[in-house]
Amino acid sequence: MDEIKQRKSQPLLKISIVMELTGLTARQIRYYEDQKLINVYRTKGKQRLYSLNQVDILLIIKQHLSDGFNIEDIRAYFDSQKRQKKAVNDKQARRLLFDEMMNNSPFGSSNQHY
DNA sequence: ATTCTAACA
DNA sequence: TGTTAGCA
Repeated sequence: MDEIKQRKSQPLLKISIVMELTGLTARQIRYYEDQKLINVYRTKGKQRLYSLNQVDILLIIKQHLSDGFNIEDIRAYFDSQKRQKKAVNDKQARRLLFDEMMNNSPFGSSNQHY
């Protein structure tokens, strides 16, 4: 994973900041966590810390709810989205393996140091 | 001062 | 979902 994705998924923001960023109440933010829409990092003192990616997710949840969807709908939506990403990753993995077998990997075969 | 859990006039 | 009590 590249540095940018790593940083965007870094748990840094306490709930008060997330409240301002999303316009949601602390009650709502914790409730969506309870409903398994997000899994939140906890410090040793049990304090919640959110990543920038999770702020995005919360904004999406907020929008979908205002669009008339319920918690179950959104959970199913995220699940299917997760499946699709996994399918894409598997497809890319198969292609990478295939390329290597055909001695055609993106790393090239002409400059191998052995 | 801020966050957390649990519970409900 | 709001709100509040009692704790960390």
